[in-house]
Amino acid sequence: MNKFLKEFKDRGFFYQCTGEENLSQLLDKEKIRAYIGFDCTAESLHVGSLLQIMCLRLLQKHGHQPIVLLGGGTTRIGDPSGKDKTRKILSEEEIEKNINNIEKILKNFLDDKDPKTKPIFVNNYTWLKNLNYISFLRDVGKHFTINKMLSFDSVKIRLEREQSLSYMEFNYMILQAYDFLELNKKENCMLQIGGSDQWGNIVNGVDLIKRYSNNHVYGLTTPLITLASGAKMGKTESGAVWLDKKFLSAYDYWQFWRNIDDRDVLKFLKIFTDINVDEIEKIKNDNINELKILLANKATSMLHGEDQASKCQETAKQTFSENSLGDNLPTIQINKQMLDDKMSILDLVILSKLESSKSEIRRLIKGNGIKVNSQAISDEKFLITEDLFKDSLIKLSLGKKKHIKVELI
RNA sequence: GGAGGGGUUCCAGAGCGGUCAAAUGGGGCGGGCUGUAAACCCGUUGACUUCGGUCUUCGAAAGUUCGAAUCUUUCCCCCUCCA
Repeated sequence: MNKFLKEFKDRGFFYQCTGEENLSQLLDKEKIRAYIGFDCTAESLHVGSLLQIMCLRLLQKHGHQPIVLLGGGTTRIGDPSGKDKTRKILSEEEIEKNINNIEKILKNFLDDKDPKTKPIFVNNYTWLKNLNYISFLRDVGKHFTINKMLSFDSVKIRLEREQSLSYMEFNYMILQAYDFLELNKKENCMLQIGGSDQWGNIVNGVDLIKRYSNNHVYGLTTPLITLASGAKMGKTESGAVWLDKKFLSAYDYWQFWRNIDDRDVLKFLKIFTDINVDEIEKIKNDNINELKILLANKATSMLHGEDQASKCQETAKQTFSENSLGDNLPTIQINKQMLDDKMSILDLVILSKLESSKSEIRRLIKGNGIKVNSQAISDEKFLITEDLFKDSLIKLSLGKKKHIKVELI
């Protein structure tokens, strides 16, 4: 089997593939271009997209060139796959803003030194916006039968539930297929990779290209990654795990990986780090907490840099093992005037944004969930005074895991 | 178009004139145990509070009543069956 494909499978990226034998041979024979499309409905990507990003990196590692399609055109339509409702339609400006930001995020993960594997960023709006309806129907539309389109899950589910599916959304799969055709023509793109929910859309593209130009191209899908708890990757109760400093600090990102379920650690080392698979085999019986730290370090390095990752580790060590304060802990500043105006623990927690409801803070205090300098606070009227500060700092904790520094200026 | 059933707090789902900020389960949060894990156990789960209470919530609006999630009217939405 081709080395790229083998590693793709060994790492647990593989779900389904069209013409696997032929794809393997093609990849052996030449370096190809492959594309992955990213949804631009949100301003940032979160860890739910990380597997796709790792696919791009793996392509680069094996000398193939990734094409990143930012769906400026298709985002204007909305993919009905996996959705049981029509999504809200975003404005042009929002989409533009999202695309720019997502491109920036992706660049953190991808190497652009080597011209042979440097990622190519494309926006499908550039070709979709100029489509002529009549000629599009004649050239592309004729290759699609309604009979078949109705059989796709994304459509079937909507129809079965008698939920409305607009004609606009119904066309999404044709547009995605057309994207692939366009990339095949213009960039000689031979492969589309996507999540398992994209299978139908991908196969459509493969078919369209075969009918339209008799080229053989391929599709490859990745499984849906879930946490051992059953939850989807990416969203937690306290918010999405963003791949963006603006929305989630390096420290919190590091903590996300550090707090992964035991059962997920090896799987995630394979998927979300570059550590060689046989290397992982060797260390798999190491202390589980060391492995989690390794995972957190590697994952954080990739996005925020090694320097930040080791700072996060150090901060975690100081915070959790040494009961002191680490550099990378989130910090809020208060001034002396605020203390003079009698700042209660309630006010401080609100100010820290650790919790926004006073009732909830009161409950937490009753349950020993709020600590100042590692001392549980038992009185909600507790006042913050100057003598609590050591070197102008106090440590404020909510529960066992959320800690911040409060600095007196 | 006709006949029924229904919309309840994050979710599922009870309540069907006062004792309802609303049972129960799930999820979340906090505590305990541990390893910043899982499992398990305990507590908690609308907001504000001078801890006496106060305010806002049961699809929307209006009404009956001392009092409504519960009754009436109109409207909106969903489901099932028959055309």
